[in-house]
Amino acid sequence: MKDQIVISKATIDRLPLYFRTLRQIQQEGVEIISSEELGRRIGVTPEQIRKDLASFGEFGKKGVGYFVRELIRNIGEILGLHRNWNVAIIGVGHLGWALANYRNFSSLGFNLAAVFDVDPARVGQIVSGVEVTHLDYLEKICKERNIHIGIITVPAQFAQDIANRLVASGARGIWNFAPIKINVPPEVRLVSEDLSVGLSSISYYLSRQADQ
Amino acid sequence: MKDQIVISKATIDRLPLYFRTLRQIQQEGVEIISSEELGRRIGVTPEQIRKDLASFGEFGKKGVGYFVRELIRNIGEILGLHRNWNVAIIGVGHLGWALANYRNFSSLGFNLAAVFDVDPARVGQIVSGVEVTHLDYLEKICKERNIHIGIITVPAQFAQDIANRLVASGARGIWNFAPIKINVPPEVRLVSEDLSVGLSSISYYLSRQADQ
DNA sequence: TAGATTGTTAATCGATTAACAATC
DNA sequence: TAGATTGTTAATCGATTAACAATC
Repeated sequence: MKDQIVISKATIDRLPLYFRTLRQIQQEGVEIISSEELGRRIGVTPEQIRKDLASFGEFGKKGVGYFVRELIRNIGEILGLHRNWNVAIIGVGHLGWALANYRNFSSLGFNLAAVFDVDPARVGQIVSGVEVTHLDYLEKICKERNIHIGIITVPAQFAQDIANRLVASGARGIWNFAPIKINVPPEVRLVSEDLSVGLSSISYYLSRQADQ
Repeated sequence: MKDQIVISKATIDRLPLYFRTLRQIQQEGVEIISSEELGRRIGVTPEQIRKDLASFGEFGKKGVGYFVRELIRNIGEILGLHRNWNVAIIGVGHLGWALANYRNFSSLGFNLAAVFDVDPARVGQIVSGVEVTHLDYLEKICKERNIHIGIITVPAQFAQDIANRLVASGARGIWNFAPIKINVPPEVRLVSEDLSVGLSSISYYLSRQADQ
């Protein structure tokens, strides 16, 4: 990795897209790909791809392109996907259940290691191979199973408390789906997903069209 | 609305956040709020909020702040949430099922009007009050029920075909959860949600921390 | 060698932040 | 009136696009 270069957040967010598409391309038996062709597949300009990748090193061969297998390995390592992060899901409602069963996560190298809920009807059930534990044991289980990342899918009013407890139990990353702002210490990485944004923005643009 | 001002995509994406938070604030009985206080609640600078809102009109009162009820109505209208969009979900896997049952959407004014799947075991079942129809009838049902927006939660390899069929049946917006790039005509609004981005970016930053 | 394609620097574009006049 | 807070303009920052030298 280079020293002085500042890597933009936008670049980091495109890497998973590159990674996913390159794996599809590899499945198709392609061994070498140009930024031009990759860009076409992803819907990003070739310049963007070259610039993004160049901020981490020289992965391509001039006049040739990128070796697919090699580039997948490199991007995977940049993203830290080889580290086998242990993940916990808190809240087995519809969304928590869907995320627990989302195949893409395991294929990216994330390991579902714990699932929590307060509902006695859910505790003890098996979700995607993991037994649901009562929320009361969150601290104990998270420490025992060395949970790195917590996925919060509880109602908004409980989200902050869960985040606090996760952090206190050693979690260093939080992926929040509760529709509320939560606060964590600066050393903890927080990503909040807001599912109402996508649909609302579609509504916005459709309204404009209709006005014309 | 003003004439010359170009509204940034980033602004549009923050509006749902403002809307949601203002409704929470209204619930708490607050009638007037300053950009300062609203910013603190949302985690955005007051200048950002003022600038975002000002691109649509003068909603505040100098020296006073914003009237919560009025601002909610205004943002709702900007986002077109009063238009009662008819929404269809295609693919009742874990994620489709979760989205169908996501309460926030109906509270935003979206009306789940159709649900499709290919699995005979699912066809005929009731999901969030709507009977699952076989995918074969997509065109017929979408036209009959005047579907404005299609939510795609089918496996990647089927996503493009579903998008084509939705567009041909009159859908003007597509919300895609399949992990693949899909193409639609320019007049159709497409938003793609990529759930692997959030988790991967957490992984990236945790890896960096660990390296230090 | 000639053609192709990367990596990198410079130019442009867009979004955020700062500052402050207007005004409630 | 004095204090508070908006709306708006200017300055800064960050990200994308364009251009091209380097080199396989």
